[in-house]
Amino acid sequence: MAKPNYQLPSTNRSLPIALMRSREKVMAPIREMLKASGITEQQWRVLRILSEFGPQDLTEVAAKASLLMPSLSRIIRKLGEDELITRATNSEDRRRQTVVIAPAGQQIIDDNLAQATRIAAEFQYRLGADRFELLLDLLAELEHEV
Amino acid sequence: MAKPNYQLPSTNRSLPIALMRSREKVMAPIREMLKASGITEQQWRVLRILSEFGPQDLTEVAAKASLLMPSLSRIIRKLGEDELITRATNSEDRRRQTVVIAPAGQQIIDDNLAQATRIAAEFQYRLGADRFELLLDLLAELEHEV
DNA sequence: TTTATATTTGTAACATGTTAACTAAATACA
DNA sequence: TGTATTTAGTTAACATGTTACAAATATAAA
Repeated sequence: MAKPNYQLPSTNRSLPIALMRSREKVMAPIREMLKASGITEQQWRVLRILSEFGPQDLTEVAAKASLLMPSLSRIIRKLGEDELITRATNSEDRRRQTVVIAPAGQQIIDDNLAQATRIAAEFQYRLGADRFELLLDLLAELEHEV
Repeated sequence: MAKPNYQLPSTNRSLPIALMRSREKVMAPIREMLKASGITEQQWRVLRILSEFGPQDLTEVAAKASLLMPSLSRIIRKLGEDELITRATNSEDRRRQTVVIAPAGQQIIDDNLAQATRIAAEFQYRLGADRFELLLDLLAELEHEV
């Protein structure tokens, strides 16, 4: 085996791995909570967006949820089968599918809202409000185009 | 549809979504680079760890790469088929599989090292060294057990 | 030594991430 | 009008994420 002669940051100090680990840590309790409702993290994200922003097209949901269209397409199909959402073809532009959260979907949001808020607050508390905002700002900076 | 009455942070200011978006932004150029070598982001991560830390068991690789064993199992099988690694049953504990990077795997590391380093440095430069370290520290804090 | 338990790894099943190709509908434009 | 381009969404194919379970081996206990 060739002798390693690295200049890359060690995986212990690698930004992408740190981002992945943190996300896992933050989402694990959410996933645990959602087990009882029988939905996944991504399905929860889609329902939250529909609940927060109201009926909208798939493309808008995809942008807000940071999901690619093929993923969203499958998720929407599943949510429709489970009757957590309803969908209808936009009458003005028949390419568009307008998605609406259904009562059963809103119920899942309502059931989990308090605990989800507690979980989110826990991480905010852990860093402190200022450092938490700072973290969000730094992450936002990473997303800027060069 | 029920009227939303949210206390959860808007998805625009949600930590898990920010983490996901940042990771995507950081990894996109790496994935683009790796296309030429025909390997994925995760396969690259495994090869890097084998190159940096030398031969080791699957469990150690999984921990360092933040991969679950079922994922790693498939990745190792694929890397073996492509002859980028070799594996052998540990003679002292025959449950363990010791994995070693093969010359073709090390070649991929060598081929991409310079550009991967440039890409990593680009994000560090964008934030500035101090804020970059601060970001890594904040992320590390998130990972702490409560 | 035999049994019970823990550890390491693998497999199965389902959901999502990613890229490419495709269909249908709307729009631009010659 | 007719054609080309763009846009919205779907489908396909492959890789990974996640949970549950099974198999093989090692270790501890009886």
